[in-house]
Amino acid sequence: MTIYDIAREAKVGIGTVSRVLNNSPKVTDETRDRVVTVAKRLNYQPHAFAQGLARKRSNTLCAVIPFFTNYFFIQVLQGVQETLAAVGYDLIIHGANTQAQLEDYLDHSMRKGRVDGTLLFSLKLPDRFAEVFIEKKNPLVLVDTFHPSFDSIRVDNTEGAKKATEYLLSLGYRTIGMLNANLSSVPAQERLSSFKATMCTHNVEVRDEYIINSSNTKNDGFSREAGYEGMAEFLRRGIKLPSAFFVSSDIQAIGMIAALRENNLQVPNDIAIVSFDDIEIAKYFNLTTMRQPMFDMGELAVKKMLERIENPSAPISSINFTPTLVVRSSCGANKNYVLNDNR
Amino acid sequence: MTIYDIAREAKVGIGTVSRVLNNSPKVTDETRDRVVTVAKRLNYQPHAFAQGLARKRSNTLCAVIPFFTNYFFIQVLQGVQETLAAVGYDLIIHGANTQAQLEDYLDHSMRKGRVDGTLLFSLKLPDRFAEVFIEKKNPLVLVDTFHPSFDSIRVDNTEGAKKATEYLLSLGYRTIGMLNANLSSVPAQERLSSFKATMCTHNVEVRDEYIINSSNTKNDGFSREAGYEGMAEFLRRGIKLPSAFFVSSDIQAIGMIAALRENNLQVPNDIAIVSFDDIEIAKYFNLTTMRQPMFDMGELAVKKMLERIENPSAPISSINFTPTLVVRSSCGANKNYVLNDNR
DNA sequence: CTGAAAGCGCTAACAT
DNA sequence: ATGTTAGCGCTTTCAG
Repeated sequence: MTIYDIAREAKVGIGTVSRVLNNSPKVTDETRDRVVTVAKRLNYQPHAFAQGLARKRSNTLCAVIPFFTNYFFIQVLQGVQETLAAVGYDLIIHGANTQAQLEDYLDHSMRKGRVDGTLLFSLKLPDRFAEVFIEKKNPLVLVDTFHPSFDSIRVDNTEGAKKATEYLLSLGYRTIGMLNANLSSVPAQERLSSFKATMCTHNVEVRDEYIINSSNTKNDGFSREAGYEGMAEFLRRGIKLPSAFFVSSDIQAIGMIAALRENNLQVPNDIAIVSFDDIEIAKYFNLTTMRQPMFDMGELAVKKMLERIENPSAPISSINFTPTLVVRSSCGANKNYVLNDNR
Repeated sequence: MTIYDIAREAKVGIGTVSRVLNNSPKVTDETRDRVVTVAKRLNYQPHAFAQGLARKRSNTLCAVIPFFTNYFFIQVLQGVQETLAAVGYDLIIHGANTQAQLEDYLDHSMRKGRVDGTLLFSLKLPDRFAEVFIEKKNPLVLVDTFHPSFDSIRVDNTEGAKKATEYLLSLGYRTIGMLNANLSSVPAQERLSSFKATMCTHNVEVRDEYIINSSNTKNDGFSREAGYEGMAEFLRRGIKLPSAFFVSSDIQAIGMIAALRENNLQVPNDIAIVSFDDIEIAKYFNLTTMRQPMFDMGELAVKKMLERIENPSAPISSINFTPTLVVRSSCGANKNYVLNDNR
């Protein structure tokens, strides 16, 4: 079934059919009706590629993400998907767990015309590709990563770590440690600096032996394994435990809790924890954490992209989300908070 | 940059360029080199839609899933994604949380030519669409759902529930309950019947008051909330607790554990649990569970689809996966199993 | 307001 | 082995 078929049946030209299908105003109601009726009867579906070729537009976006290795992305993707569905765009997903896979994808799969724009999540954009995107005028929006030449959506790690630390301080904790992800990751760096700075501002000593920088590199240290190993190793060293820990992600906190449990240590009785992200399962563990508005980030990323497509020469924007504190019971308060927390 | 540009530069016809780009054997090495060089210099990328239009093939598949509401799908999708990436296919993802959304998608978004095939997950295929797929010869593979006219990949719920029940029985438990999802869902029905049948086979009484069929309809009852509410309601009734429960999904077990904990009941000390799925977080809760080979299911679904595309007239196949028992500590054994279980 | 015709970029059949 | 040409199905001038 093509527009030729419906043109023949409706006794009009293909141009008219196309106009009707695209809601052009310059068609008589009478002709329009005739065409619409036939189209419906023939159960006509436009051919996406033919449209794309003629329109020079695909109505689809591509999301390149460290695929499913982290619950964080799943929730951001949810925001992306729903926003896109609402405007009738399709979503192509490409997994790239490492920088190498990213480059591989960028090298091979970036066929022209396939997508109207791409969303890059949490992966560093290599400079040589930045140039390609610019040169080919291929819209790119970065989420949880940054490059001066493109729009980006980020989380304010500094402010988030500050709030988390101050919350711990406000509860009276004074010996506070930090279980961090790999220092090679920018968010890990920012969260650590801010933690130290905040402690300093409040005249509380930061003790180096209480700073655990993960050596497990899975997911840049943002993994359950990294949290588990970090804490297990710490306990093995036999140092006296601080009274609280700021942990760089929920998933690490979950691993850390497992390590603590094996040593018969309880949260929050023996040690308080405030972590980062508020992934969906954080509530199952009653984690007090800094919530990142993941769904909203996905939604905003799409909106930014749509704007960028509309107006390629608009000034580049970089917007920051500030995490908010979600209090559950891992710091010793609101033990039953989770009960009503089914969002 | 089109093949015309590179044809001109290489002083050949566009046909030759196309041949080179498609690795046709009938081109002199000399000419081939010339074309390849120019293509590389011009950083040529084929236009996906033009190719698709001419080839009548998109090299992309669409996955329609109850989007991200269940960790189960995420893991299946991972298998889908990686398998597809390996063969150079693109993956379009469509979320359809309800049957209504499914129909909506099928009605509006199924533009012709867009995808070479679609993978439908866990959603019932309405008959009127079955006809459309058949009539349009649109390849369709069903995962975790069934229709006689299409290839499908399923899980053997009967065998899985049997194994789970027998495991409980082998441990010596005799008063065993089942916390089930909504009975409207087929997997829930199958798991319950098999549970009852197995109990019967072993001459152990099935007591109706120990069968909890979730009334919470989120995700057909396969949700944390359903598990939580089911158990909370059960405890409220003050019936003496059975010694063990077979739970129809991990996620429900997690909710159930939360409800138990609020009543100072421990797993496995006060009650043993064996559940179903082995989603990634199951290990965080030390759940003994029936593992569904989710990644493998995704992978197989893709392979089936690729075969179907190659050979549209092959006989329809329906293959079943049998879940395997993963022992952790929720039934009282192997308390530390999780330590080495970082898969 | 509508029909005819020229592309969009590529593949594949047809000549040579 | 290579060039030429006819589509693929749709949008969009350009005439009328």
